Amino acid sequence: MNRSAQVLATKLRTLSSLSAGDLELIDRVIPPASHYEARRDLIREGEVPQYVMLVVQGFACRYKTLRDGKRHLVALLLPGDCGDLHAPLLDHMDHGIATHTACLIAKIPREGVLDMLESPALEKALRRSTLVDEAILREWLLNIGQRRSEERLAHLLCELHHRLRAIGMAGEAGYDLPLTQAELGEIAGLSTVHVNRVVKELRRRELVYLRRGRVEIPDPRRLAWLCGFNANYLHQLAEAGTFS
Amino acid sequence: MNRSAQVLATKLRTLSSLSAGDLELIDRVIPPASHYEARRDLIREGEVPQYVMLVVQGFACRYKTLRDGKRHLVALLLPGDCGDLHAPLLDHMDHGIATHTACLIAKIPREGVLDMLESPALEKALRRSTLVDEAILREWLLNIGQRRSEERLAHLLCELHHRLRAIGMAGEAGYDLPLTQAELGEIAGLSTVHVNRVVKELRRRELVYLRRGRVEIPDPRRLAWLCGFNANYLHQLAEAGTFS
DNA sequence: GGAACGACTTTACCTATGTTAACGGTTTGC
DNA sequence: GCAAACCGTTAACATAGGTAAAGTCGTTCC
Repeated sequence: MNRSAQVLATKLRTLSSLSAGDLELIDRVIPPASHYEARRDLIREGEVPQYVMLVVQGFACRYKTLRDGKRHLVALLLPGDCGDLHAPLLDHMDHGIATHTACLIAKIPREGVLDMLESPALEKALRRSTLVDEAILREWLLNIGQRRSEERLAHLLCELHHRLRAIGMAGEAGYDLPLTQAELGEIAGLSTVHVNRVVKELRRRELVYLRRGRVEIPDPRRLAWLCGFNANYLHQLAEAGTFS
Repeated sequence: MNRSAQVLATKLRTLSSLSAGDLELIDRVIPPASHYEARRDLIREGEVPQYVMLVVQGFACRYKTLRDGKRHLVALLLPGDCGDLHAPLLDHMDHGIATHTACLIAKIPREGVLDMLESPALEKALRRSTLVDEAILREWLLNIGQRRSEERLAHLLCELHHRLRAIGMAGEAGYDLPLTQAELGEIAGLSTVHVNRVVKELRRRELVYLRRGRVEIPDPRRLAWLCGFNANYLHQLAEAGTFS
């Protein structure tokens, strides 16, 4: 099974169980990935989407830009995540997608997507995946709209912990996070300086140690409690390696 | 054609053109609506979705609640809007849906949705509709994350103007908006007091007159300019009665 | 017609967060 | 091996927006 297919399969398995046939189908349909450097646009706002992008390795993001150049990340795409299945239905993108770190990206042609949707189990997994993407958007909206900076960052770190654990990219108490503090700010709607203040405070309270692309969370449940994190909205299957 | 079907057809026509056959199909599939009073839960967080809700009349909303009771509206459902097509794929709701004003709501059974998805034109319209819902979520995230209170409210009012115009519920320069200032705050992530400050300022600058459930916008383009509003993300068909 | 209620207003005060600017440490490129 | 760039850190200061409380106005209900 090629690498791209494997990554997608891992992700989809966190949402629905797949048969051997499904795996073969994925393998047949997913093209090999190509390499992109960090901070490259994969598609810009206003352009016409042709493929469904699948992140095979690295972190990518969806972003929107304001007139004054301020940018806001509206989604993080982790390995196994992909763009909207039906994006090609729209005439133009209302946001951009860019790599964050260096990435491997597979471009799935529209027919490939349609083939996968033929399998009931795959259809279920793919549709659940888009529902979860939407649920994450809602949670981010709540996060920015109602929580104060400390809970806000904590919540984001909890979410990433869960999502990365589900795909085997995080341990019990930490994970690699290739995001600068400025970038965390672009997600959380905070200035770099303030992100730094919060990170410092979280460290002082021994809740999170964040440094050089690595996050350590000595007591995940304590952190989750602090920010009211509840993983329900990720709709992960119970087996998918989450801690309760 | 029954009322519920008509409202849905109006909405879907803003996204894709429909044939006579499509209209008949809608008419056959959409059940009559029932009446709900204002501020009633249609479905609560944690419950299992059974139907796809269609708002026929009135305003409804999606909301999420925090431990401390603070609520945040994560979507406004206007007449013709409906819940996620595939929501029944999820085990439980990660947010609630409630009426805002008194509403007429039609509950579309799952098979009805599947029937509609059989028609290519309807499928296109319905899928575009869910893509637009997601696009609105992203725009709201940007709105709250990056814009200051004045632009933020202005942007929200512009969006509602466009959405309501598309379904024939707004004129060139105004519309009825049955939301209190407190509720606008729950959408924009602002306190009631601050919403009031902003409303006052917008009035002083002759940009928006907001009073008793009615919004008057003397110069929509000036308002749109102020807050950088660009309707692209609504992906409305050109004919759908939007002002340029 | 008066009481009760809800929405809207305003004031005074407080604080979370933004802004600007500067400095030190690491990594990267030549 | 040095310079440049980038990132993280901190300080001083500015301000947008939150909170609490009270008053006004219009509507609804008896």
